Amino acid sequence: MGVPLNDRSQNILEAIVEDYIQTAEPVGSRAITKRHAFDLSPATVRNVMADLEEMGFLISPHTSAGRIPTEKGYQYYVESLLKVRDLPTEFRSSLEDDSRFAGKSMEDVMQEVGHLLSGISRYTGLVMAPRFNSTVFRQIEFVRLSKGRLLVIFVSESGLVQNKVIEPGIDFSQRELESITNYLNHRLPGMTITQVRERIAVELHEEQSRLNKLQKQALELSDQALQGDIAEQVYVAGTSHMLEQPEFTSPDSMMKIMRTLESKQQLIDLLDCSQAARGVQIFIGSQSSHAEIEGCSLIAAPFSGHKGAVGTLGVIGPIRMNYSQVIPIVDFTASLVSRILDRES
Amino acid sequence: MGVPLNDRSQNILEAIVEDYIQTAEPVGSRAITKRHAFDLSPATVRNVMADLEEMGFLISPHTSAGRIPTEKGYQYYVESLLKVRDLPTEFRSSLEDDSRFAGKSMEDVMQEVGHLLSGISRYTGLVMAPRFNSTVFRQIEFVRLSKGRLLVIFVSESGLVQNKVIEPGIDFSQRELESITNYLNHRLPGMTITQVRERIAVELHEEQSRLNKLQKQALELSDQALQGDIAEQVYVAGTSHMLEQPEFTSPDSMMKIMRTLESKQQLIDLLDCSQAARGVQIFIGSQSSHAEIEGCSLIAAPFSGHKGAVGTLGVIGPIRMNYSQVIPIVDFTASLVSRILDRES
DNA sequence: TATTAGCACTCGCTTGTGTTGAGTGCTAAT
DNA sequence: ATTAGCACTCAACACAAGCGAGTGCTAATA
Repeated sequence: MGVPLNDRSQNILEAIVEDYIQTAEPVGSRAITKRHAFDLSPATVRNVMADLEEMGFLISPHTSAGRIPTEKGYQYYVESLLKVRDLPTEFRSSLEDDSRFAGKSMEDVMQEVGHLLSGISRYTGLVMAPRFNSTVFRQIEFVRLSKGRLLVIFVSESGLVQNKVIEPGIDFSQRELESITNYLNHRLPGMTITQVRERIAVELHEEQSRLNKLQKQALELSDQALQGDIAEQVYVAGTSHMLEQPEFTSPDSMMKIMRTLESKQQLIDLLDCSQAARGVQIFIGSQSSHAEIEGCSLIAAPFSGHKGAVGTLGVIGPIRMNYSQVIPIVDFTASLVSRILDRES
Repeated sequence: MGVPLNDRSQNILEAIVEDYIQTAEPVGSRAITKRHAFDLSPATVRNVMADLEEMGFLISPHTSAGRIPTEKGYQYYVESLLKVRDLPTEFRSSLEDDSRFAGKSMEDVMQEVGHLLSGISRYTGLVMAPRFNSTVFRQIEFVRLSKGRLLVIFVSESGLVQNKVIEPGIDFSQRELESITNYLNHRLPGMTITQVRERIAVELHEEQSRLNKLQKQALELSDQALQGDIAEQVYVAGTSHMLEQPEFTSPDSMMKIMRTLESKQQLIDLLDCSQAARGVQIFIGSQSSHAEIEGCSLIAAPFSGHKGAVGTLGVIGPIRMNYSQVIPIVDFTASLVSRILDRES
């Protein structure tokens, strides 16, 4: 990224970013020399700071205040200066405490994970469950609700459960449904939902003749059941932590941020980016693509069982976020959830 | 409630409450005579207002401001003065638009209802799904996840689906599970979950001898599956509307209210009160019992299918809430959801 | 007797004016 | 190359003055 910085400049930039992360106040030359025992006078630091400002790493809110990092400043800090700390053992053990997840459904686990993320990081935790279409089909069940109305329940290999209501033209008896269920559950497991859909389409159109009535009904029913995308599930926890941040004290910004965190769709878009990646990803400020969320950074990581169901989790907070603390939290949590997913299957 | 008010005082109180609901500003004597064509001078109105203040219906924030209603004032207004308006047809038709709920699972319906409530009322919408223990059992399914780990899925008569993970000591085969499922699904439907639990306990202890191995295993498994309370489900929508209210502009109160709305448990406690009641209930300010939520009122109503699954929905907003608008919204929505529940069964 | 006009009074809000102090940039000395 | 010294800037705070909406009281009016 452009001009390389010499050691002294790096140290000072690091000090400024870290001080600002802690205090949320513009940091001045004197403050730096005091807190970090560089053997430099404030005047020297001032000169360096002026350089850093010229290079675009810092900015002064006004003449007589200290300086704060720009987005570029944070980026440089995260890429080159940041020392990722180990996850404190207290958190580690709190996360590894399996009893927390015992007897819980997958949804409840996701929700709990969200709360853990937000509780430990003291920012807002996000968990996006694996997109159902990419999960591996395990089992389907039909429940007859009333004349012509059926409840369909899918279970994925990773233990995720989804259900919807359909109204096929025909009113199946419980007996018929059992046969259909049986047929489908012997034929479909092992494929992803998307694959299942394709397979059904093929069989219905090209192999019509070879099927008996029951088989045809079964396929038609599951075709209908799988139609329409199943909405992504996002779990958000600790939104109020956002309001605790000094950068969001103004009522306006509070409303703005809360509205964004309320819109599941925006969060899905946000998390979708990290879906494909591997490992922890960091989006600083406007880097977070569809930047509805000004002034925020996102630290996200995908998780997945070995059967391939891929979800994303992360922490969202102000740009002035404690990166060195949050990154290991997200990292560890993602691998934790991956382990849980594996265990289920 | 104490001294009855004469017509003129009532009219003026009504005018003050309504003006204040609209403007959120203390209303003065002059403002009243202008907006509502009483044939009175400001001076007369002032006298009446002084009386109303003495009786505890009004209060002045300070000497030279107008007056605002006290909780008692709102209560009197709601009980005696309020004319509940009809639900505007636009909302009515928007709510009755069934396509909105087509193909959705019960959870999705609840969530959608929450959004409707908040969208139409412009306050925060709450929906509490029927307590699972009180719903009527319809079907149970077991899915073998891995060695020793089972996914249990319950479906209630009203179409609600719940699932959890259990680890019985034994590792059942898929075949065994099918038999067990079959046995249970022929014996248990028609009872509430609570009744099912009692029945199982009885059979396991008192009729041990009469059961064969499979039956015993089946009962033990379902006993374990039903152990532990299943958490209430609450859906909250439109929390950011709360921040739009002028009474919550201060950062402190914003944080307070958001924290409360984030805590599902507090909301459950809140909504639980109206569980038993019939029809719309109104809790004004500190009336809302476990009053963690200062300055808020709750309008809630239970809904239920004819099979008895009872949930609660409502709208929460500032005490200065538009009661005449929100009450019919909640009323209508509750009956709408009841209808949907019935349809499912 | 009920109502109203008139008036002095209260008090929060806005506006304007210093004052303070942290922090800067520049220059000259080291 | 570094640093001490110094003039300068500017947000933030505090204080005072003035405004104005609204009140309560009193005396006049229907």
